[in-house]
This record gives sequence, C-alpha cells and structure tokens, in this order.
Amino acid sequence: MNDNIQSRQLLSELEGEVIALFVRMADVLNLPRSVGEIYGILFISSHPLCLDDCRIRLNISKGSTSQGLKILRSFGAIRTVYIPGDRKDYYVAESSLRKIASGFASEQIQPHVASGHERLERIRDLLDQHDDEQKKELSEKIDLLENWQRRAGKTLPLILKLIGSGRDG
Amino acid sequence: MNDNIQSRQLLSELEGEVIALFVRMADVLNLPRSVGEIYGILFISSHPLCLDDCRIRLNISKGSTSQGLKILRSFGAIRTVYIPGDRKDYYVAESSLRKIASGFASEQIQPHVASGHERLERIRDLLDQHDDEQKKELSEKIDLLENWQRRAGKTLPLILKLIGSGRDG
DNA sequence: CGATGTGTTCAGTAAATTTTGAACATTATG
DNA sequence: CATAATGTTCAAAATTTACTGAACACATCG
Repeated sequence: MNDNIQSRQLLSELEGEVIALFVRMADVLNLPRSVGEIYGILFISSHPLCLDDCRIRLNISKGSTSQGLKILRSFGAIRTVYIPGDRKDYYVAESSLRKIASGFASEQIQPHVASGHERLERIRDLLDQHDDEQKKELSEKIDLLENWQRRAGKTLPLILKLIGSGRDG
Repeated sequence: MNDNIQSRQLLSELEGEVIALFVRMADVLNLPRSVGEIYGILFISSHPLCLDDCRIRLNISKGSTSQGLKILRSFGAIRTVYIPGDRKDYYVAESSLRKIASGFASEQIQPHVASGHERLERIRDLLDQHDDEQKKELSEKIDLLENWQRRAGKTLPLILKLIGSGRDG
C-alpha cells in the first residue's frame, strides 16, 4: 500500500488508506495531491500537528507543506490551534462538512461563477452590436446560457443547505 | 480576444467568447480544454458539424477532436445527427442542462463515489483488525467519514432534481 | 480489387501543474 | 546583537496531463 520502506515506518496501513481517500478527493476537487495528504494526516491524527510534523510524516518538502496548509486554511478545512509555550503553529482538521463545503464554495467556486457571469454580460453586449440575419437565433442561445447560469447560481446555495443538514453539521 | 490572425479568420469575436466560456467550464469540471472548445463550437453553430468542421474551425488536431467528441458523447453532452447522403457523422450540442448534468454525474462522478465507498469499507475492515488503545477514537473518525459519504451520496441526486427543474429541462 | 473518405489509436512531444529546496523574511531567544 | 527557530517565496526540476500526427482499421465507391 505504501510505496517504500520509509513511508512504512512513518504511516500505518490504516493512516495510508485514509490519506489515499483524501488524495482522491483532492483530485476530484482539482487540488494538488499534497493538499489531500496534509488534510488526511491532520484528519487521522489524534492531536494537532505543526508544519514539520506533517512534512516529516508525509515525506514532502517544506515548500509544499507550507503551500498546502495555506490552501487548506484559505477555505477553512483546517483550524489553527494555539499551544502555550510553543512558537510553532499547530493545526487540526475541521470536521464540520458544512463549514468545509461552504468555505470551498465561496473561495474556490464562487470566483468562477462570478467571472462566468461577467463574460456572459460581455457576450450579450457583443450580440447587441451585431445586426445580422442570425441575430434572433444567437439571442436564443444566449438566453439559454443565462438560464443555465441562473439555475447553477440557485443550486449552489441549496447544495450547501443539503450538505449542512447532517447530524453534526 | 483571439490569439492570432488564423483564428480571427475562423471564429468571430462572439464565437470566441462563447467558446472561452465553455473552456472555463471544462476547466472547473476537470475536462481537457479541447472538450470545452468542441462543445462551444457545436453550441454556437446554427447547424450540425462533423469532426473536420470542428477541427478546422478550432485549429486543433484530428486526434484531439476525435477524443473530445468521444468524451462529449460519453456523457450525452452532444448528439449525433444523421445527414442523408453523407458518410460523415454530424453532431449538435445537447441543450438540456438536465440531460447533460445527469450524464456527467453518472459517467464522471459516480465512479469516484463508488470507489470511495469501497475504500471506506476497506478502512473499516482494517480498523476492526486493530486492537489498540486508540481504537475508539479512530472508529469515531471513520463514522464521520461514512456520514460524509452518505450525505454526499444523497445530495447528488437532489442536485440533479434541482438542476433539472428549469423551464426547458 | 485498389483508391478514397472517415474516424480511431497511440507513441512521442509539448504544455501545464506540482514539488522541491535554497534563499529570504520575521520573530524569538540568550 | 548574533544565533536559532519558524515559515514563506519562487526559480528550477520533476511529474502529470493533454495534444499532435502518422499509422491503422474499416467502410464505401468506382
């Protein structure tokens, strides 16, 4: 399951499998694999970990680890824990799916939706300048796109409501 | 807006913008950009196009075009049109968001969900073999994962219902 | 049958993305 | 203040992914 002796020493088979699960999730969500690994090691850990803990157990570089933690912080998938008398930052995995999903939606998806909206306005403007025999037909296609956009926009918040309706948020 | 003289001759500014919109959508859905381009040119075209029509207007290779059309067919984003007296296959963009979304869900998302489910079962088995002092704590984490999986599984069909509820399906 | 039209496959190449690691910034410690 | 501890940044390297184009398969045509 693990690829080499070194990782066998650092991660149990169980930990490896859980991390692999999050690596695949990261892949679906279009995030670097290291982000999945880091979330995974934090999720399965019984106590908060610092950058170096993650780096060493996952056998990845400092740069990747720093970058990965930054991404996970950016949409609230992990929380910082203060440990008295220690200069390092410690992290735990956020375990509320609702919080993670809504952070992900607003940080990683909403910008795409917004820029799609802008582009659609630009397209509508371009069409209004046109004056050819296809104008009516094109206009109907753009109506369709605007319709899709509206439905996608309404669906996103509903997804979050549904995901957030579990027993533990 | 278009990158070079060649594409200016082949695509109007309006077409270019519409295609760019679908290229970005493809990016969000983790599909190759060429898939977005091909869907875009079919979407905006007033009549069915064959492989070579797409290839020439988009200035991409035969291989990419063939592959892209195959992917779009695989989840029902395009339909084939029979044109009497012509040996070539012609295509039109499917315009029902409901159909596209449900095809995408069952072909591109469901397999991930299923393999995630399998892996989670394997993880549960591994844990059952364990017998250490952390077992209870780990078991609770796996409960949480199973809970997430259940909620994600229930949410997917609801998304499709919501997306399918527009005026034109 | 050979020639032509159409579409697929896949090995090699190109492009995009991710990771690394060393240099740097910043803050704490003695 | 010098040194050490911690974390960030970013150019270069490694890896992954997508694209190309030539070879191929298959059908149709003359």
